Amino acid sequence: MCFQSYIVIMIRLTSAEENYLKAVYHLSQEGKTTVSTNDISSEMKTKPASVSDMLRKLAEKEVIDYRKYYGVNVTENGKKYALQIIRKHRLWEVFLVEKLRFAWDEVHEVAEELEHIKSPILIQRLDEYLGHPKFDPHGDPIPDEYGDVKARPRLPLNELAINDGGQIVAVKDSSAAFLRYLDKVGAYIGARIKVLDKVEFDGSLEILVDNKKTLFMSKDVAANILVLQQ
Amino acid sequence: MCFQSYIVIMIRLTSAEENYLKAVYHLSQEGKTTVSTNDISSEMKTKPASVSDMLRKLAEKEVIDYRKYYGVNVTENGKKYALQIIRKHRLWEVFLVEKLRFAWDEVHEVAEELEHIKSPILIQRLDEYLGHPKFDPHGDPIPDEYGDVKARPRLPLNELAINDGGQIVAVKDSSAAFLRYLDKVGAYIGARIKVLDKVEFDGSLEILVDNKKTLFMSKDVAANILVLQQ
DNA sequence: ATATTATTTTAGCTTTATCTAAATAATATT
DNA sequence: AATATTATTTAGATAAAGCTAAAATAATAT
Ligand SMILES: [Mn+2]
Ligand SMILES: [Mn+2]
Ligand SMILES: [Mn+2]
Ligand SMILES: [Mn+2]
Repeated sequence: MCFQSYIVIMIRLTSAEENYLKAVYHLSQEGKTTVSTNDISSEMKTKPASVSDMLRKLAEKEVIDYRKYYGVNVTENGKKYALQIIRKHRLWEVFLVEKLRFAWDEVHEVAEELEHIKSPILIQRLDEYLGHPKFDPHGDPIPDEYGDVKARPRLPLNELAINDGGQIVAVKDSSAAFLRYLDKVGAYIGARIKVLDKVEFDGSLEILVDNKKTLFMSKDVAANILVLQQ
Repeated sequence: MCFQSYIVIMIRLTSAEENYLKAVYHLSQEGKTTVSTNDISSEMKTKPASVSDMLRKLAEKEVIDYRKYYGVNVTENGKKYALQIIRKHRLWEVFLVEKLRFAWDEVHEVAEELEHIKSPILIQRLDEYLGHPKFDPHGDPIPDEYGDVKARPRLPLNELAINDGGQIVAVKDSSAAFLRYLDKVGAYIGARIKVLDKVEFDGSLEILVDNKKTLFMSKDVAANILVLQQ
């Protein structure tokens, strides 16, 4: 006899609530556990007043803990819910790139809409159809149906020392502008790189890509490229 | 030198407005050109008061002609817009059945959400990916990007005479209940059929399917099966 | 021609998600 | 410690999409 475990999330959020929860979750992953109203406001491009309103609703639905004036924390339920939205977002991104030949800089906005389609069977079948991918086109890990994430250790490229090498596994910034820049210079997920030189003065780097091409980049660019050191 | 023609629809409707427009368009295709508030109300499962409100908005955006108390007509712009939503709905249905192994009775609700995703490139690529299908899983024609529809002549099965034959090309009712019933008895799009007998009393029929199986069905069922007579 | 019924619209209310402006709490500076 | 600044919340508005109840209009039946 075999007991199967199910994730039952009885909470039902609107698309707007889902977007806010995702933002809070992402902000909470960047170091500090408690997220401020203003942080959320700039992330969501809405006014702080709107954020306060929304936080009340999210606290009501128990996906965040909210202490007025002191910021918010995502609850366990909230984390599970957020990870399911992230799962859907990233699976759709894979679909768009792998099946519909979208470029990696074209998928974010569309996935931002697709992630809100409510159909458990849809996402399960999509996952199957895509062959259970573990990473999205930007190298971000895709949580499984239970919310478990296989994280790869990764490091901003600017933190490598001269002669350190590795492989590009993700980008921190997924904006179209940045991704198109990477396309242009020939940096891509999976590329093998080695730091040839680092300029003391401004932190810019000289990088060898795939043992073929050398490439100069500013510290700011390098900080948004994540590598698996080898 | 070559001039390309574009369809430029500058109108932007909300999802709710799109759903109403589609309903008005579908009702206007069923015979009478002018559609009443009550018809729309029962189609949309909303109250007539809500319909009146919405009609004002749709008239404002010039997708319908609206004479208070006398019903509505879809404008040329409205037809083009409606056909684009229908195109998206049916392409997504094909995707769900062909690629994600959905049953034909499981696709409608999800497509009802997917059809509102706004991305011209998405739908163009999806169409390409699916091989420019001409019909959806229920046999309904898929309008092309200009709104042109390749209509097949089709006839309700109950209107065939004894010994008439043909091929099932579509269903009029796409409800899960009806489709599952057809699955059970083995009627499917593409099946070759022949009318073996018609009962005078209640209009029920005896049908030969694929020269193999005989099948009895009520007039009501037959009226919802559309055939291409041969 | 008028009265009755059915249909449709209007008026006014609710919820969600946004905003601006005003109030208040927390933090920083003298 | 008092005051100034910044962050956050509250109050009050608006727009979308629905509702109910009441009023208006059209269709029909007498
Ligand atoms: Mn989103
Ligand atoms: Mn991504
Ligand atoms: Mn819809
Ligand atoms: Mn269909």
